[in-house]
Amino acid sequence: MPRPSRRDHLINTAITLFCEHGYHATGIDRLLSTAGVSKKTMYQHFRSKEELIYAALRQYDGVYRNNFMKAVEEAGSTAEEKLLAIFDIAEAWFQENSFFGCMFINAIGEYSEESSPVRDICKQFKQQMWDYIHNLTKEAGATNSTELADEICLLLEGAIVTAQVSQKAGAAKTARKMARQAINNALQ
Amino acid sequence: MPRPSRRDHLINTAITLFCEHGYHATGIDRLLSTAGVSKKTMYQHFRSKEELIYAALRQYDGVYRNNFMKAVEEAGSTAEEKLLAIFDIAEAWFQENSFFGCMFINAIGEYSEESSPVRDICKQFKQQMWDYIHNLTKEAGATNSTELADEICLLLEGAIVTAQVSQKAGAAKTARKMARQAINNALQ
DNA sequence: CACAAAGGATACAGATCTGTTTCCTTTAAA
DNA sequence: TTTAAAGGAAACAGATCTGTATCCTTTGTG
Repeated sequence: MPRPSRRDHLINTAITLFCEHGYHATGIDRLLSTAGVSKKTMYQHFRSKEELIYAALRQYDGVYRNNFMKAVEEAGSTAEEKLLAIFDIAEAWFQENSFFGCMFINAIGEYSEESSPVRDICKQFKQQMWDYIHNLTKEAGATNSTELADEICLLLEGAIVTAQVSQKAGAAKTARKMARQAINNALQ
Repeated sequence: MPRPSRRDHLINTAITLFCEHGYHATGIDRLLSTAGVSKKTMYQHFRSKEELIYAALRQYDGVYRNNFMKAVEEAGSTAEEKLLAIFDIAEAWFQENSFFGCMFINAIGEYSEESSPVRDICKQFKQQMWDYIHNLTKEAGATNSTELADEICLLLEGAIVTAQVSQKAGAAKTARKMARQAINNALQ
């Protein structure tokens, strides 16, 4: 395992700080001293802080979604089980010390302009999560697979925000129970 | 109708700008020029920007919740109808041009520190919304009124975020359908 | 009118932010 | 060992931010 490139290391540090403190509140100096990388090096890899934000969001998109899907695949054998496992995996995520909600939801809160690339990156991420879940609902044989995918995605968003803001330990379980019901309705 | 005090006018302007652009990204100068109020006056009413943020969140808490409850009460006669009306009112909210998600969710994204007063204000708001909804689920005669309140709240959060980030027009309807189901289950 | 309070406009101080540049050290390859 | 590339440390420039102070205008009241 070679140690990550400075570029990746910067992106990983950025993800951590952006998640915990937000985007505007995370200054370049703080980020660099945390990463142990000099300004010169950073600006060789990224044109600006904005570019670093985009890179962090895209990196998180790829890695997070990949890990999430892998965990889901391992947690269930049938599509139906996998759909429910989503909420078990979410529950474990919520319990991490480093849980500060969804990086993309938080990003939209700071960059709502329709013209901002942030909006597209976030929307794309959610769309790809939806596509993955939609594949599962199709595989499960749901009568209306797009509707069920909408429902599962909405429940997941609700659980994330409830765990983040209200800090309710049972948020994932609440969502899971409703997902169970929604799946039953769609499979009957 | 007397015109609002400068203090209220400042708070209202702050709410608008914080919602649209976020908290760190909204500078005092921009806020003051938007409100048409001088710096001197602002710092007579608020010790710091932080204090203005707290005041804006608290004001939004009071007014928004009040308007929301009033709209719900008017939209339905029975508790069951009122619970469903929540999502109709949400749908109208999502369609406003000035919809940028939930002010409190966005605030937590920028102020996650456990020690920040922002966290308490946001948590309190969500708690009071839950209390209101819980009263409705009790009134509706739900077998497990707290569980149903958890579910309705989670669906509402999910709808808000889905409308904000994924910009899906049907988010409120998706949540409403699941709320219908959850209510039926709790009333049987 | 006279006068006091309130507020606007603006300059200012000090901190912080992004991004550039300079100088020196480390490192790796020839 | 020599040399070239890469990176760290830090100074620096310019912009922007919060918060204070100054000066002048408006406004309402006796």
